[in-house]
Amino acid sequence: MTIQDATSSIPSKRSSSALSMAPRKKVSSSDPLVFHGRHFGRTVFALCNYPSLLTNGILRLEQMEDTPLEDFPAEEQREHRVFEQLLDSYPGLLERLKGGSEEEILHVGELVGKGAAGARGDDTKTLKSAILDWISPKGEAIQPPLHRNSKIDRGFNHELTGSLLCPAGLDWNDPQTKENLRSGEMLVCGDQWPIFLYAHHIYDPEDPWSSLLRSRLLTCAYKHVFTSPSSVDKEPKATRSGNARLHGMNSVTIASIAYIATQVRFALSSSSVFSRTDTTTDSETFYHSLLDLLEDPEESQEVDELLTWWNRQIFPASSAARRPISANSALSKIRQRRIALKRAAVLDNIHS
DNA sequence: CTCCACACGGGTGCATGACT
DNA sequence: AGTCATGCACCCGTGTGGAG
Repeated sequence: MTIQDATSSIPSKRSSSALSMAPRKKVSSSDPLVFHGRHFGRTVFALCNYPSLLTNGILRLEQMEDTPLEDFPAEEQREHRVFEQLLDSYPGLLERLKGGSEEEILHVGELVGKGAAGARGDDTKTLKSAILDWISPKGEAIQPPLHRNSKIDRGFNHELTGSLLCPAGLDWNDPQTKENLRSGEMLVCGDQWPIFLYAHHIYDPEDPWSSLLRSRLLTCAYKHVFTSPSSVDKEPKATRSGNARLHGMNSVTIASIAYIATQVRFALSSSSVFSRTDTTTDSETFYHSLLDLLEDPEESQEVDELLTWWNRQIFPASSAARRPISANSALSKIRQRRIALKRAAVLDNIHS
């Protein structure tokens, strides 16, 4: 399915409403860019300010005439790769930015950002309740009970969510550790990964890759978001298309795994508001720390194996014939070349 | 105070399988 | 073939709390 196919099916029920004489362009929800932003946030990059991503991206293209991308700070390099992926994933976007004013660039960023934020909010909302079904002991109720619509008792306040959120390498069963985590005396940062990331919640310090990002909790949440809520624990009752199909997605992405892990971590926590800048939940650091590992070229073999494993879990029908795209593959070379050509086109425009 | 980002309840229309 | 029921993604309005 192409982008055009996907976006042409967006309901246009509100397209005729309220495009009034606002001084600034209205961020219309029915714009295909919002729809695209939903998927882009879930699968490529979730936590960023899209208007500045675009302005910085255009600006950086100009700077890159003198300074190669490798000389920029790591954070900017990542932002730029996201920028290029956005250009690459939406036909016509480059031309739109080329021909657009500064305000138009900001407007495009707002549309994409609105989609990404909307999808994220919808996901946190539905996962908040659904996650309790996945962490309950088989056939039993959670003791003491956890509320579906309140998170106040979650996090380290509860035995079950506490044990799942306990950083790998620490022993939740140690009373002193437990007390320190509960009281907040021991502060958990985003780069201290919780044990729920590991299959069967077992971390092996001798082989840290062995079960990382292979837990059932993660695959449940992934299916809930990407295939459909009903596909999690039973044969999916074939109904309306799920997100993956709606967006023509037939393999997992690195960022989508990090996104789901971040959502699960937040759902288990006691925080009621998802905020990038919130230092206690530290979701942004967590998300970035996962991306740091998964995008590291030195880890590409393990990451390829991980993606193969994930594709078998999520897309069993189509994963047999597919090999993961490694960092050095021919396809990636082709992409790099295409991006270079686009960059040249943008520079042309800036200078003309 | 305003502004902003977010949570949350609830509504809408679409796609699909089941049924007549 | 037509109709119905249901699961689903998406969207809106409103309330809230934090930052400036």
